[in-house]
Amino acid sequence: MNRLEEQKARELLNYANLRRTRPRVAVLAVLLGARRPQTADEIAAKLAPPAPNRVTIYRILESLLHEGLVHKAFLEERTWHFELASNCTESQCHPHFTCTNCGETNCMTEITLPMTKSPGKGFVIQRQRVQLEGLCPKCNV
Amino acid sequence: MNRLEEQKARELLNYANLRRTRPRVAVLAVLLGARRPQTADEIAAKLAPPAPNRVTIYRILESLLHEGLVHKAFLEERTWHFELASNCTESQCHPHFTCTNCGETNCMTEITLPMTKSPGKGFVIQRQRVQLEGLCPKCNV
DNA sequence: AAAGTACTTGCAACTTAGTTGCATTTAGTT
DNA sequence: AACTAAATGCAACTAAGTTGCAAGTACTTT
Repeated sequence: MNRLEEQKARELLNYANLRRTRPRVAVLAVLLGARRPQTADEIAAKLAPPAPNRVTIYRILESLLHEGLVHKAFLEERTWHFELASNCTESQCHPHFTCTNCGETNCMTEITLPMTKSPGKGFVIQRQRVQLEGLCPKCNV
Repeated sequence: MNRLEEQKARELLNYANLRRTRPRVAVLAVLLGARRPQTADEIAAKLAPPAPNRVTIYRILESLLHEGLVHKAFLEERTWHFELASNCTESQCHPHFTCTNCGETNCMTEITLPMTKSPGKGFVIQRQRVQLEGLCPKCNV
C-alpha cells in the first residue's frame, strides 16, 4: 500500500466531501495504483489485513461511484469492475481490450474514438463505451 | 409462439447439427422473434407452459452459443443477454443503445462503425463491441 | 419397426456476486 | 469532551448461474 496513493486518496475524498475512513482510503488507494479495472474481491485481496468486510467494500465502491470518483468498466464477465474515473471524458472512457487467449484486460488509454452519431429518429447519444477483443502482445506469437 | 419462427428455428438447428428437441426449438424461436437481447428468464417467460427447467434453458443457450447461432450482448447489467448472431459480422455486432431514463435497450442495426485500429505494441484487435447510452425517442421530451 | 446409444433434460444441491436490516463504532462537528 | 450523522460489521438473504446424476428422448443402426 503505497504512501503516495494513500495521500492522493485522502485528497480526492476530501475534495469529494467523503469521510476519510480507513477502509475508504485503502480501497481508493488500491484503485489509484491499479493498472486495470478491479473487482471488489481483487481489491479486498490487495488490502492489508485485517481486510474490511465484503459488504463494506461494496458500500465504499458505491459511495465512490456516487461521487463520480470511480466508475464501472463493463467487461465480458458477470462481475463488476471498478476503475478511476479520472482518465475519462463526459461522453466516453478509454476502450478496454481483453485478450481472447489469456483473458487479461488492458486499458487502451492511447486510443480515442470519434463519438458515434445518432441515427436520428429521436435517439440522443450521451455516452459510448467500447470493448475490444483480440490478442495481447504476450499471446500474439 | 409463431409457427414461422419455429420452422426457421428447426432449419437453423438442423444446419448447425443440433438435435431439434422441443425446448431447444422453442428457445430459439423466441430469440428469432425478439427485438432486443433476452435474458434466460425473459425467454422462459415467453415459452408456452410447461416451461422447461431453468437449467435446461441455460444449457440450451450454451449449445446455441457454442454453435455460433446466438451470442451474448453485454449490457450494463449483471445478467447475460442473448441474441441471434445473424446480424453481425466476424469483427463486430451492431451497437446496443440503453436509455438512461427508462432503461430499455435497443439494437442499433442501422449504425456501423469503422473498426478501431490497433495502437501497435503487439496488440491485434479482432472484434469490437460498442454500447451507447442516452435518451430514447420515448424519453427524449 | 425395434433396439441401441449418445445427447438432453429435470431435479436437487451448490456457488458466486451482490444486497438488506440492524446494532455498533467512528469521523468530523459543536 | 460530548454529540450526531455517516460508516462499518455481522448475519441472513437474493439473483443468476453451475454441477452431478439419474431418467428420458432424438436420431442412428440393424
